[in-house]
Amino acid sequence: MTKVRTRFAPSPTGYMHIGNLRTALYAYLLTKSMGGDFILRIEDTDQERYVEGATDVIYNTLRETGLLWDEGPDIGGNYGPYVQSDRKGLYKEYAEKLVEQGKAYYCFCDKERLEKVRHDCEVQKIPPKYDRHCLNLSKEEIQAKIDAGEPYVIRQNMPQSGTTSFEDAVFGTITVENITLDDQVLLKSDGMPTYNFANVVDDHLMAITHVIRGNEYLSSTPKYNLLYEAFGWEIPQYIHCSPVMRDHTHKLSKRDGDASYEDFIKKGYLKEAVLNYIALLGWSPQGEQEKFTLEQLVEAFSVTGISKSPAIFDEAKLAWLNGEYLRELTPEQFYEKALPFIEQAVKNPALDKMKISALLQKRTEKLSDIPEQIDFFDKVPQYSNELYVHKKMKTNEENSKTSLIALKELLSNQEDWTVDGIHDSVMALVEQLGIKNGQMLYPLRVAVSGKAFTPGGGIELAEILGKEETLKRIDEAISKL
RNA sequence: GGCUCAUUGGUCAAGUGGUUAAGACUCCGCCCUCUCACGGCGGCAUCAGGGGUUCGAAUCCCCUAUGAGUCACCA
Repeated sequence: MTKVRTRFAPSPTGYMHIGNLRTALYAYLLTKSMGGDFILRIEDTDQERYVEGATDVIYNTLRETGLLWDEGPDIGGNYGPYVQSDRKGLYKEYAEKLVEQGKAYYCFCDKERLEKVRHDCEVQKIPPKYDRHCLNLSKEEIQAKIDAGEPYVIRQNMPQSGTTSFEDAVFGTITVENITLDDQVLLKSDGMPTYNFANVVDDHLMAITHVIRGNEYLSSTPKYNLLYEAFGWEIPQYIHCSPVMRDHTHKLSKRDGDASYEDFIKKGYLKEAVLNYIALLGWSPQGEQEKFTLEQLVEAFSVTGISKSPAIFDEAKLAWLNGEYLRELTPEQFYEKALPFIEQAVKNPALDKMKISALLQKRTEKLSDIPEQIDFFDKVPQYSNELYVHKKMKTNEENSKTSLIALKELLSNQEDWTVDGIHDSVMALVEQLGIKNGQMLYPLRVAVSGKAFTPGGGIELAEILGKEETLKRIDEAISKL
């Protein structure tokens, strides 16, 4: 049995779209689940779109997420080079082979003529198709034009009758009428192949066994099969994936500003969560497990779980999953990730950020939510005394004031400024006064934070703020009431 | 417009002729609790519509609707 080989073949746009990353993930999972190799190939045949540093984005994202490739531009392999522009010379040879067989032909039509042809089609309301104007040029005519230095392309000569079918692992058998196929350009006038040609040549030369890609290629796949057949090459297994959507009618796109892997990391999502979530978008495992490490995904993955219909990206679920990952971190690990976000809101160096971090861990879904939760540590925000009115706590402005006055008295004599120490003293006071816990603790929270809900309870906040600051805040609160 | 494809709750989805149509997220309620969150328990809500085939259809067939992809010297 031949070794399974899949490839991820992005074009360097400087940006890792979440849908692209999912395709890479599936390709990786498929091949690793069958003990195969994962190949990275850069498709840069459109030099007009070349972006400096774009390949680094691809390398970094793949490396960060653990989708390590076995062969690629940077590490080489037995089937290189792995950058299409470095393979330029080789496509022409194959295109010419096709011309010899009559499966392709030279075309000298310029842009103006092609536009006119297209325009005419539109007017007649028929699907735009090249009119095969150059199909029957004689050898002499062709040679004369080439000698004269006329630019040319090589087009695929599509059969004009019959049908072409192919098998897709997720969509099943798809059949099209050959007559609907356009004579697509294989080799551009600059000598570069089109994607349509390069992907076939390269997939064959690189011994790719399974082609995983977006389903925007579904409708051109018959053309690729015709190419494979013309060359007598073995056709790979096709696995086309439906797109990741923003909503029912729109794909998740760059313009939405949150379609790239980078965007999500910036927002404070963990790479494990992003990867785990996108794995589940359009694929479902056998059992009921939803949380997977990359290794577990490799174990669980199967193409039969890939769904045909487009999936809408649901950030709420990503956030939930991210929260799950955050909660299972050790306090130290969480602290390390949370610190930059804590520091956005807390500048006071006297405050113990590790303690703040501990309060946040169970209350954070994405790290970027942190600053807003703790914006009261440096300075109590403006708040209305109505905050003291809490039905369930049975508090109002009056009894809150009474509680705070008693609390002030108590805490100014408090020696042991630890959560336990404060807790014991306060509880003793509560008992002595014969009130509910909440009637003492809720006013404390408000006085100390200016908020109705906070990460941690009033006592925990007081401990972090320190005795002096706590008393100061209680004082201010009393005078406000 | 032609061609290709898709359609199970708000979202991701299981399901392949006989099920009370899983599960997760969201939302709501209760419990826990000094708030919020976590955790626990419970709840709302789905087979796009219409025809067939069949004893029986979410599952098979046809039509309709809606949506997507494609129709470049982009990938």
